[in-house]
Amino acid sequence: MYGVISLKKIGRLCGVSESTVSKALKDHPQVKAATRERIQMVARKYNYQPNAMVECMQTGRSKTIGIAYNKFNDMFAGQVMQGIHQTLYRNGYETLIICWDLIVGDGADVLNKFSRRRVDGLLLFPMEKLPSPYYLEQLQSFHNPILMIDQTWAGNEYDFVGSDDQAGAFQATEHLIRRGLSKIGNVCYGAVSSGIERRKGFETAMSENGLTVRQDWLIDITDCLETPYQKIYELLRAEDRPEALVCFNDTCAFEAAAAAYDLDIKIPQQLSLIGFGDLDIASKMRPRLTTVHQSPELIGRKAAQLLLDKISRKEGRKAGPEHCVVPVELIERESVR
Amino acid sequence: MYGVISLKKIGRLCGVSESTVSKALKDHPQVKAATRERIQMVARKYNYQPNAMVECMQTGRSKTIGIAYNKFNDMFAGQVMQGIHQTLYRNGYETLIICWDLIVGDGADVLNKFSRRRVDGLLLFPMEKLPSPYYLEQLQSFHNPILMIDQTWAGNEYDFVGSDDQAGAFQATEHLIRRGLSKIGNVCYGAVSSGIERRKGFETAMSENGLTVRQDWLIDITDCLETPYQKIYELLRAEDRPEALVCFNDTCAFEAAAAAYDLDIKIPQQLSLIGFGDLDIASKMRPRLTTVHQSPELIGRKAAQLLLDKISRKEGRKAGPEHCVVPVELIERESVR
DNA sequence: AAAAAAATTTCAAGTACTTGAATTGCCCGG
DNA sequence: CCGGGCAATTCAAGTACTTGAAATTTTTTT
Repeated sequence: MYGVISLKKIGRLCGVSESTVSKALKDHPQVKAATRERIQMVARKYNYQPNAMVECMQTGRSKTIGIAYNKFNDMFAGQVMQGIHQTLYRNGYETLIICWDLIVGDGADVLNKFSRRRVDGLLLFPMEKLPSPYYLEQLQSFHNPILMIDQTWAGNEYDFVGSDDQAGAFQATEHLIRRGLSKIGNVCYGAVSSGIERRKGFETAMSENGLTVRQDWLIDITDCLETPYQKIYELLRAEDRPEALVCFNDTCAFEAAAAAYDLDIKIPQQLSLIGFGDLDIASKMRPRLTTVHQSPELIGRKAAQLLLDKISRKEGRKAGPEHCVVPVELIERESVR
Repeated sequence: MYGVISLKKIGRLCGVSESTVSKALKDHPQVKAATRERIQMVARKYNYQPNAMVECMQTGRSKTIGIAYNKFNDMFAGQVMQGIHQTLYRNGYETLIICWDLIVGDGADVLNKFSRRRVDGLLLFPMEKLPSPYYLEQLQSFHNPILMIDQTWAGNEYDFVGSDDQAGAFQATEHLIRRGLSKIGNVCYGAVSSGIERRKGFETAMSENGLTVRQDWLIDITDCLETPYQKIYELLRAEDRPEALVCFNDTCAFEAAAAAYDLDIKIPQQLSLIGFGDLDIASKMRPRLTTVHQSPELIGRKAAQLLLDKISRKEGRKAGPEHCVVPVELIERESVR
């Protein structure tokens, strides 16, 4: 950076060596008071800021966490991010964010970018496509702590923080059933592990209550072009339509509400709706949305803290993965009969 | 970072000096083919990734842009971010994001953080409070290009990219007036420059059409605790209420719609609503929201491109600021009578 | 005034890498 | 058998900074 002053330049201006400057700025007792004052004055005048790269090279610590993110216009992930940044900022860490959906190559390219910047740890948001074998291999050989946010799978050997998706969807579905509803559809999302878990929760609740899941009342957002609106509209237009929908998230539920409005189907009288997430929109929409409350900021804070703990303990991944499941809670509002 | 291999280590493994390794990895013709193969094989085996910090120290370029952001759960800013990252990613740049609302100290601390990381340029989102004189002074003496996003002011000497806020609010207000509405209120936001501009646009349209602005029909979000819902509710509950509201953004309009619903006021029959932004929510809510369309991704891309141009031209800020005003467009939907 | 002691400053090496210059090793001709 | 010419390799300095050791300057003591 041009114009940023270095110890060498301060030394030249003060007529001393750069090591004297270094010591003077650290209030080292070896430096004469008069010299120290002179040096500190010049440093203040030119607003000296030490080069963070150098510290990284010397300590081997970049004080930077790599975050693989999906896109910035996702409210849930945004709130998780807010929690992450809160904790990292307070611990003097900075972040390097790379968007999954911008990269042209393999996920492995992202890992290499993180390596080149020498990040001290990795927070991985779910990528919305299948990981390549090469990516998984690279992930294995990554030398620093890795933590998965909101995604896990059977035998996952990485640290993980996320919501109890299965329990949430289970509770939501049971809530509908206890209210006497049985014709229940599901808007799910098969491209991410949290979506798969929520679908499992839905199916478990149905079968445990002796209800069969109708395949034609199942919509997977993955199959939708832009938004699930069209598919939901078609589902609700049919004579033989569900009387309740368990939705993958609040945004889906909002789309469903729009489709119902367009078909003149009243909520909750003719259609009950349950969302997932409890984003702002859930309590702001009318009728207010019954939904499963998640704690995205808490997830972010916990994820960051867990990663920082691992980094400071330097234990690598030998100790076995830590899985932190944040509980969810059903919030009853007005969208269920 | 532990386990990340250096040129020195590869050199030791291959029995050559680190400069030979450096040249071999660059396919330098001075290196014997057999040696080159041997070195490249070891480098691949250990997945050698050059240390980005070193390149920064040598070239004086960090290939990093500092971004001062507000919070991650803001849809509009999120889409601008997406545009920024698209352009920066394609040009091989990375970002260092710091949140205004997390910092404990002065805005100047943020600038110093950016300086320490030696960012090549700065993209500044609006901070939602008054900048301190010290911050403005530090900004002046910042040695690299600075670009303001979505905020400008009279005599602004920095580059700027943002929407034509005044024109947008003017159009929105005139649209209401042309539809025969005259009892018009305004939900504004005085803490950011775009809010001030939109309010100006509203007032200009009112006065140019011979209408007086009623101060008791003006709500400033800055004065609201959490959301403007409560204030809007009280405004609409009054006997003598406006028949139309020009809202600072779509989120406000959505809140207004909720308040109207709760008071059994029909939109658009009894209350016309205009938003600003044309976020997803505008076209998804029912009735669909008439709003002023902005192009956040375009703003982001333009901002990043303009900044990169300045960086590569190395011209500093002598040439005078470039102000790029992105046009807006009124989208007529169903929330206006 | 010279030596000893104390105070202050500079040196040097290390972090990772680049690159032109210097050096080494090797084959061949005289 | 030794120097020219060439290929292949290493050296050295520079980027910014830290830190213990060494060197220098200043002060004190005899």
